[in-house]
Amino acid sequence: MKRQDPAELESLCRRKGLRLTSQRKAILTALAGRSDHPTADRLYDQIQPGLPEISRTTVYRVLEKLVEAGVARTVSHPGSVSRFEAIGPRHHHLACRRCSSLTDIAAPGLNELPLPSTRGLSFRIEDYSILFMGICTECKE
Amino acid sequence: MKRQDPAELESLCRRKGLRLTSQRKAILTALAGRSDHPTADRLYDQIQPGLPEISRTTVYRVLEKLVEAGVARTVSHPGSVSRFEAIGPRHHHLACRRCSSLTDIAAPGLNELPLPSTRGLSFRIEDYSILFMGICTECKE
DNA sequence: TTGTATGCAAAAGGTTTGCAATGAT
DNA sequence: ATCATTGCAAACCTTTTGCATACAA
Repeated sequence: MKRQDPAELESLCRRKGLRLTSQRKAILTALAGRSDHPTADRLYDQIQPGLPEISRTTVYRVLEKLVEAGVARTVSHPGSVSRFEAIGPRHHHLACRRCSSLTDIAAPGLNELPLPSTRGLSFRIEDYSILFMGICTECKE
Repeated sequence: MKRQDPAELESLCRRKGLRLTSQRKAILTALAGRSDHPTADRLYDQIQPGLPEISRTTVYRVLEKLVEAGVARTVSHPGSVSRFEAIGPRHHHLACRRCSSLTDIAAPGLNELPLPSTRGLSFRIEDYSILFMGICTECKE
């Protein structure tokens, strides 16, 4: 959607009590700089050249932490691999059920929906995102 | 959310040109009967006792086909395993970012949203579902 | 200094593939 | 009869774990 500011994500981490290692900084910067919902492995591939010591394991573990802390989230990518994005401005997703592509979409009219009552469930809603499902152009043919 | 009618799902498959094998029927029935977003493996475990010849591979392949055909869909379950649900009445999801639980939620007021324009993108939207993210009761403590 | 975070190597899962046999239409 | 679908077994990939070491606070 829109690139995030790595510095902002870092201070968010600090506030959450996460130690800022060079590995975490690299992952935050990489995540903030792309909007294509990368997998843990793709992030590793991107980061590794500039930080040769980093291990794949760390990327997995850091992403897990970031999600827990609310700094990143997994996106609903149909398929068997987890995909991630940094938190940021509200936006929504278009998912093609045929080719599994997942694209960001802005829909200003849908950014301030009334939240449903969770009184009975006592779940604290912090954010939301709409997943639009259908068929993309390439698959429409 | 609500249980679906297996017969309806079957006729949907027929219309899509999918052959109705006993394996597919069993998977449709199993999917229609639960609302907990099972993994392919859990479905296999459920079906196998009553259809001993079925293989895990087939469950994976059938689910893939069903998603392609629009009869089932994958749900945004944070975590590294794909989860599925049969298509059915519109509903939404609550996802806990801490424990990764995913619960259905009804929100009648949000079931007829104006769809965003996809003119520029030419994506055909067929359905949507809102993913509410936050913290569940157990994790709030 | 203290406890969190990392790297390594290995294990554990989950998912996919090729190919021959089966079965729905 | 024809072509999609299945089962098997193996390959492939992704993700997780245990443990000793390193490092942020």
